[in-house]
Amino acid sequence: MAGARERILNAAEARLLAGGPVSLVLDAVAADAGVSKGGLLYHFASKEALVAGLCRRMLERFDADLDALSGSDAAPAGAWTRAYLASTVTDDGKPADNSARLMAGILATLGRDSAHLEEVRERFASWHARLEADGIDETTATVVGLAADGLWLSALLGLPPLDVETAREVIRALREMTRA
Amino acid sequence: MAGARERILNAAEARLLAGGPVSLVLDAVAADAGVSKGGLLYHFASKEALVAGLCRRMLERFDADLDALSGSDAAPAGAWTRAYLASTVTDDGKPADNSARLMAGILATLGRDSAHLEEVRERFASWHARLEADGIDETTATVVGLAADGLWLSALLGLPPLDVETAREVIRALREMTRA
DNA sequence: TGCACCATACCGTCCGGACGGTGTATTTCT
DNA sequence: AGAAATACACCGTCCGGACGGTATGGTGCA
Repeated sequence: MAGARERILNAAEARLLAGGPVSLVLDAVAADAGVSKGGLLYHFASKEALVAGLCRRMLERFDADLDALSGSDAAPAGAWTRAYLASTVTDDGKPADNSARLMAGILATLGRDSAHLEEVRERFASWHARLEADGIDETTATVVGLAADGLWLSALLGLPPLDVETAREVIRALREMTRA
Repeated sequence: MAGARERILNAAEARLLAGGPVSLVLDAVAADAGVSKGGLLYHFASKEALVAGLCRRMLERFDADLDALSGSDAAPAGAWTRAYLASTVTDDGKPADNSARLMAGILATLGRDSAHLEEVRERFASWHARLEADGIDETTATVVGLAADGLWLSALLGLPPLDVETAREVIRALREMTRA
């Protein structure tokens, strides 16, 4: 059994993904994690802190994913842009992970102008900054990045994913754009 | 003084935009609208109904905006795509309206899998369907649409908007893409 | 006189967080 | 070394108030 702190985060994440923000209740999270409520509040002083921890972990994972992907790309030019695209969405246009849905939950719980989201904003800005310095045309890179964001968005809203045919075609086109 | 129902919707919208989902409290909304809580609940039987009403009104406005814009475009090919772009974001890359922030609030209140969001999904799907049948290359149109979604997203998350210089450039490039 | 529209008063529940414990390492003192 | 003291990790209960919703009554108009 992993450390309590980790277990709590896992439980909170699972709850957020399964039942949305309303199901993120401290009692329930504690129970799921096999910890008492007091134990939970020992590790996370408040609900806000819990969600902040969840957010931070998500960002770190995403960042690590991004670094790994861009590092394993043979061609240097546009590598970051391709990595950004790949870590957002699969070749079929499906969301690459649960980050979007998770983010939606976090956002709903914290409210869009929480101080804890500052880190999200910073990371996001830095990602987009790296897009513009990826060895390919800046505007093109930004467009590709924005399109990836758009795909991510539809997952966040629970919108119907694009038709697989067109999705594949679009992804292919986007990736092609990073070769110029 | 406009009808009570309208006033209630306005008050709810204002609250959602100003203070986020947590500030959307029936008592407060009623007070802001100059109506008692009972009066509010006469028009909207539940909080969910209120938010659903808010959501519907937003969609209608957006749709009307979209129709007007696409209708006033001289060139037929790509007109819808350009309209989609324009109603999402201004030339400076700023969000065109508050719809993104409003949507975030609605989403946070209803939860991502509410039945009331079905309409949102339908509209969204139909918009994207029209993108693919806009007289220009399907893939290109979809890419432009997705990029617009991406810009919209950053507003939804309260992310820092793109640098004005690059934003302008990007928008110009996107619009250019709708001419092929 | 009945219906649309609205006010007042009230209720029940849910949930975050405070708080006072308890057992177990770890360090400090003598 | 052995006792004392302190820190750490965690438990379980209780409270307070916020909020959604109900129940009921009143007023003007058709």
